[in-house]
Amino acid sequence: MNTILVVDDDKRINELLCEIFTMEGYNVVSCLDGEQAIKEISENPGIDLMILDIMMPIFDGWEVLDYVKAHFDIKVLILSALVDEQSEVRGIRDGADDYVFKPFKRAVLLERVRRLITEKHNENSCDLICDGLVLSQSKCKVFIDSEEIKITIKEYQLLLLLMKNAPTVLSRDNILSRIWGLEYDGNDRTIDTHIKMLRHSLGGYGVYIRTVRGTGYSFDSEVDKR
Amino acid sequence: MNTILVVDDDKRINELLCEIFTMEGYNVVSCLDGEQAIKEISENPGIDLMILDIMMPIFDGWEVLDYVKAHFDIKVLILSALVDEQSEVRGIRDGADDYVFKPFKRAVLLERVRRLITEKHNENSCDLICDGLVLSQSKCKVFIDSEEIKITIKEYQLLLLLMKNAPTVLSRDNILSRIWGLEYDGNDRTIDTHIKMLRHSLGGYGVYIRTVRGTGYSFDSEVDKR
DNA sequence: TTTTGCTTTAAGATTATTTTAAGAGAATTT
DNA sequence: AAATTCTCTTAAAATAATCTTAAAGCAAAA
Repeated sequence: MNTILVVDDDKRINELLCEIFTMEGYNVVSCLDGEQAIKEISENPGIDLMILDIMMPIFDGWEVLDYVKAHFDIKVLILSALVDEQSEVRGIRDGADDYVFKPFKRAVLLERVRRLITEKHNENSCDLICDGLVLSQSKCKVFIDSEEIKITIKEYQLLLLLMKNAPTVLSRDNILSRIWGLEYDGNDRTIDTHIKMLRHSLGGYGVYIRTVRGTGYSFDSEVDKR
Repeated sequence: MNTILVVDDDKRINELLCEIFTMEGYNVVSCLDGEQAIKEISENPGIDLMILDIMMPIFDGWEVLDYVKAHFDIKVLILSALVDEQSEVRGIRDGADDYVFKPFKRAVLLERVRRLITEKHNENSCDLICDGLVLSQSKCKVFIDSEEIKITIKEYQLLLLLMKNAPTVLSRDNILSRIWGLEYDGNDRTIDTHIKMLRHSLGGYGVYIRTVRGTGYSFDSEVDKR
């Protein structure tokens, strides 16, 4: 079942939202502030989508959005009273997946949520393809020119993360928290080793894993062949 | 004879439905709420199809749908007053096999039901074949090169689940809930033991059961021969 | 040239899976 | 109803795969 996290400091709206989604058959978790929200997400890996208010105490919605998008694979729908185009633009630019103004219509909200959930499911089951390189999420396999290649789970996760975010450069911190988890306190350099192994596994496609000195790594098919 | 379970809290509609299907020659069982429905299904293995209302007390239709689809091989036709596309889409996505709006036309409903019943019979009578390995659903038997092999029920269920979903990788959680049921709170590792036995039973075909370390298992005939 | 950061290597540590075995429980036979 | 057989579950030991660390070698930037 799909799980939605409702984050709003207004108790009445919070409850209303919970009721709406529960009635619609979603699994609902709720928080009254951003701090709690991040804690909840860190501890509950089942959350698919977050309904996020912007004006909140402690952390405001923007901060939560940033953090969540940098660390988790969760859809974020901003639900805000800020009726100005600027904020909406900012929301989308900063990684929100959708933006709905308060007061909202039940049907509209449900429809947008439904769309995002469907989107997420599709994203998580589709293949990622780049030239002769294919990563199949459902099979948990990687193919090069239709030939399966042997790859470990960490290499697979790394490649998946980099391909999903291509061509964005991801910092080691970012990679670490998304694959190893927030509580992991090991060595940065572990990533390097896995990158090295991944490049090796990818053979000729190894060059698609780009190093950005001082910053991190990215998946980049427009390799500079010089 | 085909058995239909009618689930609707409106007594008049419930009775009407029962009458329609009985007259048409189906075996009919009825329930007035979701809780009863799940109880009925758990105790009566002969049910082929469920006609399910969405708005009901105790468990609503969505919950019943989720539960039933995760645990039983039963076709579900949602019969709902919610005349909105949203719900229909959701119903189908969440595993319902068909969706009919109230008020319904007798002929339409019967036709849809007939189609689903036929579909079910086809699905459950077909053999799953992979090279010399044949799983016959109608016979509840597995053959290797036309020779029946001895296999326990759990091994059979495991093989069936994996073959039906091949080559998708299924997590232990997923396997557990689909074969053992959601309320089962035993050990993850039980699966491993059954996998081991299954591989043994399958002899040379044992290698078709793929382990995806840290993730789960899949049925994969394109074994990596390296 | 010096510094900084990345790559490579290899060995040790860790983790997940497989295997084994034994006991509980269910089903079947006597 | 008792005995027997079969299957499932659990636990623990063995094995295998993978991850992590650390150190040395390189390459790019300052």
